[in-house]
Amino acid sequence: MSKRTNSAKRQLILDEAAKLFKLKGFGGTSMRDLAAQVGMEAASMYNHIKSKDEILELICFHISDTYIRQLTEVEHMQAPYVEKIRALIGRHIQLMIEDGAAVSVGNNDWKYLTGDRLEDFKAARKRYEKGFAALIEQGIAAGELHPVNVSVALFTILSAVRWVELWYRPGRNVTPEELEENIMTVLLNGLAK
Amino acid sequence: MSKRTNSAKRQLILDEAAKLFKLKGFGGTSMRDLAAQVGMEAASMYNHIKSKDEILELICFHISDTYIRQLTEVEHMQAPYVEKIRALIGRHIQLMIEDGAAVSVGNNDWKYLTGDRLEDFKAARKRYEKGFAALIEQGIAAGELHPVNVSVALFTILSAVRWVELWYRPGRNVTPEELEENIMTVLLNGLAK
DNA sequence: CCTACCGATCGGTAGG
DNA sequence: CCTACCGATCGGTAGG
Repeated sequence: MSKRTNSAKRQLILDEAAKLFKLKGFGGTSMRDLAAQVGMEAASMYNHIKSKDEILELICFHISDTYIRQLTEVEHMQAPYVEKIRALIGRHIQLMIEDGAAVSVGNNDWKYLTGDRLEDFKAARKRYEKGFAALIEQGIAAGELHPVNVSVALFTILSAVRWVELWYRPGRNVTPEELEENIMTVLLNGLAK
Repeated sequence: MSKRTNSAKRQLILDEAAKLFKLKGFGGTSMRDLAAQVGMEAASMYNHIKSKDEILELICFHISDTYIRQLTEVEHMQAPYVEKIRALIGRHIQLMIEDGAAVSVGNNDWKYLTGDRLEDFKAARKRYEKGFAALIEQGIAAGELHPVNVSVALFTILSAVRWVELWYRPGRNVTPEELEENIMTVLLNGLAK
């Protein structure tokens, strides 16, 4: 039971850290800020985590692992490329709605990772981008998509979806389904008639 | 001539600051880092600027002023709404290509503004968003655009375009024209055929 | 989990 | 534009 209590506190620290990093950035968040949020002294947190850097690593790799898993799932689907792309964008949006603070850290604060961990994170992102780009490329080759520059289309889509993490709150009068549907319309069918 | 020299140094400080803020964030950039980049001691910079906060303000409002000017230009154009939207997106992309570091600060570090200046900046952003939203709304009413949720479409477009500032370098084998054309295709015509 | 504290670094000022 | 320095705050440790 002590084990369970400890890991629950650890998780609390990670959750609160993600929220603060999103709000004030990694550099702008002090261990004293975080400790106050969690409800203990700064020194006490070191019984649950090794360092401020470790907190950042745990949040970032939780997110990159999830993205890679989503990509692998979609790669194994049997469906037209448009549907695979739709499914991947959908999972992407879903994760932002469910875990927006951590996604924000993975989008903005990953650059404060150091050494091997920084390289590992960049490699994971590259793997995701390559996999996504391959879906677009194959979709064009199959005649399902407009023949656009693949890199430009890829980054336009990945970027387009990022505002959700900044904007979405349960209080908005847009349901997650409406949100997803409207984003898909703009990206896949275009805004113009 | 002393006036010209001083203001040139001041501009150099602002330019280097924008680059460093983009790279390491406002909180992660020290006045000593910046001084080293500019080629003087930290204390000496205070002959050209009042404070670290003032540097942030000057960069942020330079960008928000430019955005507002672009919006006003487009609002006065005589053209179909699709073309107005196309023109506004184009100006947006252009600014990122020309002044990517400052745009990055306006996108990411504005939240470190304080007091009235923070409120002013938020108001400018709101004004821009409202103006852009109005173009989409009128475009839908005129039957030129798909009847999407206006807020969702607006943020999808503004967000979609943001990766340019992170990704574009003169070395890429994509010309600014190609870049603009491909982004417009995805956003206005959609990726799917 | 806390008190007490370390050396390092921060933004900024005094004085020249 | 520099040297010298201020008080405040940083991430983290010792010891209990």
